[in-house]
Amino acid sequence: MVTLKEIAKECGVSAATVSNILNGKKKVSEETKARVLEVVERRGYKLNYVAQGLRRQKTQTIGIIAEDISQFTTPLIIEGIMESCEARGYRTIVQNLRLYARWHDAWFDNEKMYHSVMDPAVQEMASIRVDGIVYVAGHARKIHRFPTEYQIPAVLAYAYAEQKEIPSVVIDDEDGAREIVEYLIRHGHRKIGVIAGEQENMHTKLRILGYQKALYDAGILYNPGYVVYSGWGREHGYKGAEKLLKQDVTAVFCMNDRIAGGVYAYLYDHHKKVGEDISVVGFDNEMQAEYLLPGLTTMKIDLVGIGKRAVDALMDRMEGKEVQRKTAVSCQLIERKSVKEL
Amino acid sequence: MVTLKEIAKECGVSAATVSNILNGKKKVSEETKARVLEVVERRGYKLNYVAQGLRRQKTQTIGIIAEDISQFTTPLIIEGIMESCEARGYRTIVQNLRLYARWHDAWFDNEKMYHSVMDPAVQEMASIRVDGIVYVAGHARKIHRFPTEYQIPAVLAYAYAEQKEIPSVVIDDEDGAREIVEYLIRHGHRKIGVIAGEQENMHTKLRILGYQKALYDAGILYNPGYVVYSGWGREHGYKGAEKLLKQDVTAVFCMNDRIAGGVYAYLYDHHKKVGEDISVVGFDNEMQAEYLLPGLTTMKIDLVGIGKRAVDALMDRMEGKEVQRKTAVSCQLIERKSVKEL
DNA sequence: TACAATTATTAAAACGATTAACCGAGGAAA
DNA sequence: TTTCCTCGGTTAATCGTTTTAATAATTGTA
Repeated sequence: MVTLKEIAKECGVSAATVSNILNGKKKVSEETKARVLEVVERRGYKLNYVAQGLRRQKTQTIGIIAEDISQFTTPLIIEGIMESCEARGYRTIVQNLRLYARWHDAWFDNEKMYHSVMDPAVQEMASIRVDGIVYVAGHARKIHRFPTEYQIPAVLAYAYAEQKEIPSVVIDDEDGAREIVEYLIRHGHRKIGVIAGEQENMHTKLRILGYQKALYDAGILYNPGYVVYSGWGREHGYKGAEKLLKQDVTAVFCMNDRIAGGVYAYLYDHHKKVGEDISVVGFDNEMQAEYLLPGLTTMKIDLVGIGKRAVDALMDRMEGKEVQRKTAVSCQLIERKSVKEL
Repeated sequence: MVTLKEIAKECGVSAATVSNILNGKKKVSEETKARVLEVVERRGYKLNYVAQGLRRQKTQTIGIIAEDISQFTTPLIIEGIMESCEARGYRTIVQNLRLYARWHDAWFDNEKMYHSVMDPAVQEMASIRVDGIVYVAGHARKIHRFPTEYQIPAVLAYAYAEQKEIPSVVIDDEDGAREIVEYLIRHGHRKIGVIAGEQENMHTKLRILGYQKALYDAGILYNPGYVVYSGWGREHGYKGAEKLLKQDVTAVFCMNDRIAGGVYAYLYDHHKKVGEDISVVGFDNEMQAEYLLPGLTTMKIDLVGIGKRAVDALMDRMEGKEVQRKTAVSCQLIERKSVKEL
């Protein structure tokens, strides 16, 4: 591969001049400039980022650490991050934690395991000398923390931060839940069940809050018996439906689309019709929401937007600006056919 | 950040010695070794990959260029690539083409657009001085090519290569199709319709071949009227079902799960029951296959395996070994409830 | 005319690791 | 004794850029 020095020699100028031309830093006569650029083009010179990074002590690179790249939220968040970085002239590099964490789901809660999973990833980023890190969470953890001892500016995407010093960008769980429950209420439902994630989970807590708010605003009494806490999987939806439908609810608010899928399955097995015998709504607008029959009404979360906002926050942080501790991006209702007008 | 030189000074040895210890290249007395390692640990020294990469003229990095990171096949293939690279001591960096290509779906077929999309991505990789590239395709293109003028060893994952000089790792489309059609035949079906992707598409062609093979082996005559070519989307499944069910087929082989989802929707709208009135199978084992009701019997494709094999091929290529032009990884039948035993 | 200011260019020193070449001491073999 | 090897290091060059300070060359000003 041709180097800057070779270009310089061929043009009969110094390397410094070529560098100056390419970076547009200093005044260079139009004449030399044209000559050099012609040679650069002809020889197909490609800047060596490695050398540049070493000299500049800045790699123009943002590290993305993803808890699990194959979780449905992750690729779109990463896409947002990449798009935003690209626009700002930053490169990105991504690390997938799942490689380390796959075998022990408890890795996060055990101090030792946590470090054995997280440290290599962050060290790798440190060795590459990234300028900042975006940590992209999955949905399993209750709340997130991130090592601060590496001195690298970091932000959390799709995660609630335990530490005050780390900004995080999340979806507006509370407001999204409020909106979709209001939708149910507008359609005449007053006995609204909920199948929720784990009780301690931050998403769960906030969505319950939104649910309560919607009920309160409509003057409906909150009935704890209508709320079943379980988990985020399809199987939780199935079991939850079993419990909930012993009662007289007319609609079920599922905290994600997997849970909703489980509810559909339960109703299918018991020969009841979604959208007629009972109404169901979900959250996330995951792929299957469209495929379920009838189509599932749900809240779409703006994952690309989360990625972009995370980069905004990170850049502010890198420039030493004051950054909001928490940024919430809003959701959007996707109406399909799973809710009956009463 | 502490450098190797500083470590050396603190230990009273030369930088070379520290480097030798860290790389285990030369004999060093146990005593000095222990002393140095202690300091390295205590000061938290982190190797600077940038400097190392410059000096070694090798970055130990594999570039991943993904056509579309948010397509369902991509993250798992990337996961496989990363896992395999990690095991071999390589880092990875990923570029998402969709950033450039989003606005023009025809980018691939127009020479000028093709270069305006592909070249920046490959140049970026060249500037980072990656040691090799894995190109991860989506499912839209008929067949793939990849720029060879950069002299960087490359392999294609999930894509059929137009050029002989680029090895590619694909799923065993033909055999997978054969297997699932045989499954239908084993369940007593003889009038089997097909809803296929675009006719020119390589996946389509091979899956049709597998379909024909299965019929042939069972002594069933191939009926061109049972095959409808359209596209890979849900809407194509819906329309395809409309056409196909005017005929007397008892089962439909959908070339992916989205198409199958469309067929489910059509049947739902017309009050027919999948798995009773008509049998349906899919391909890919995408998320919704599990969520459809009744569960969709389909072929699971080993995406992680494709990623791993791609790295195998790339490494062979990088070492100058002879590499098979095409590697096919096999599929696995996932049986659910969408097929009726006749 | 002399001096200052401006402009265009360059030499050389980084950046932080690796590595080829070298070196001195001690021991073994010839 | 001389020669040769091995051990445990060191020196210095090098990778490809960027950047600082210096140097010419030219123009402007008093």
